[in-house]
Amino acid sequence: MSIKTKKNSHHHGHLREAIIEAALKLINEGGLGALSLRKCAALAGVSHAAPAHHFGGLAGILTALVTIGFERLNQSMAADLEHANPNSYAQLLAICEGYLTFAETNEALFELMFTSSVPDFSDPALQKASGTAFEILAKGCLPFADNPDHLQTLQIRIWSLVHGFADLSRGHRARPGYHPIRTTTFADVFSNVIPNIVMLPPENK
Amino acid sequence: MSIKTKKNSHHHGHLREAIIEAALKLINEGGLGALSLRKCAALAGVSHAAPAHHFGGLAGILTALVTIGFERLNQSMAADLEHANPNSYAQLLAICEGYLTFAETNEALFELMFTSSVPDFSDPALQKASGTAFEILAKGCLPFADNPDHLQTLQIRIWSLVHGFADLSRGHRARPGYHPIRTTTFADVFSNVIPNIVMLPPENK
DNA sequence: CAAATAAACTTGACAGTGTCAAGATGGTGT
DNA sequence: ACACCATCTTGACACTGTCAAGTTTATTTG
Repeated sequence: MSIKTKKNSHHHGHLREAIIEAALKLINEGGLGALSLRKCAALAGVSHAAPAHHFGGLAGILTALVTIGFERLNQSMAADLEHANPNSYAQLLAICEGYLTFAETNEALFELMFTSSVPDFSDPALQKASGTAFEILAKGCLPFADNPDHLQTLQIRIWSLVHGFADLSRGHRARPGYHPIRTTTFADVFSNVIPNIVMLPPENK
Repeated sequence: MSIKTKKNSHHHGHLREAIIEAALKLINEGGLGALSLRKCAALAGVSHAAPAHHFGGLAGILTALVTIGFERLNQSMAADLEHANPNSYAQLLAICEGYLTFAETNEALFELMFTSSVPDFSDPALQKASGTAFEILAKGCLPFADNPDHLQTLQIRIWSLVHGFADLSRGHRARPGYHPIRTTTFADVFSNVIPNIVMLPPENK
């Protein structure tokens, strides 16, 4: 069951993967606060200073975790898109549902991705992964935009909507016994009442 | 310049306020990571263990900070609402602008309010403050809803939209040289293109 | 094949963190 | 004058990330 492959050796072999695995286990079981370099090292069966050699420090591990997070987010969106009806509305909604599924399933990772300022967001691998996420969303928005400017505005609107919904669904910030977000489906939020606002006459400026 | 009022005394007098003041200064200048009990104590001119006596521990201070954050958020929304044109659309938009202004002006506080799981969100004062925030938003949505169900959906839609926009505007998660969110005004996101989505024919289910 | 070099990891130390127990101090009420 | 008690201090503890120096193993080089 041990992650270590070569025993009695100063060379672990797959230490980088083992440490990431340990880090994921820690944050899944105890949240972001349960993550520490030394616990990762202990779980991987190495000395307390070993992780720094591969990741440069705590920030390096967090950067790697965030990158994995975006890759999983992309997989989740792509998976829901795969099973969606072939109309543009259902497909964009499916992408959003994939986003929400990821946020619910990987709470600590989601918090780390969109919250912490410690990871290095200029890291190439991270930029590629997060860029892919943006592209998936952009592609889903494409059928609804009639020009590039509107496309960008639309992307940001949809991204803001689904991200805000996901973020507000976390934690226990609502009043006791009154959790409106938990009891509201995103499909409703996504459609329905919006025309009531948008269709208003401009009135006076 | 010292916050302390009574010198050479074991009784500080306004230690609670002094510690909060120190904590706000720390997170404003150095972000959430710069906050520590001991630095707060040092700034307030007391021993390292003094804060725990008033707040029970670090979580207590964070809870107090989050409460202050919601109070400031409420003030910001109310202020923008005050100066808005007296039509419902402009007023709801103004509330959102107040939300965004707060998020930009109090970055660390915003992060703490909607991110951390350490503060105690069941604290009565905190619940009152966050409840008020929800009510302000609800009141702004009221003119646009034709029944209670739609009102709740609408509230959550608007809250998700503005919160997501605020949260994504933080940090540097976009690609280098490509920060779509920074260059997109919320007013555009708020209105405009949405009918393109909503007005779509249902197609096949 | 042997020696030099580089990489992987260990060991030990350091300053910083939150928390707790025990003690000192000073105001308050009896 | 006395007791009480909240307030704050002091000292200790385990834990954290980081760094420098040493040890071991693999790889490359002559």
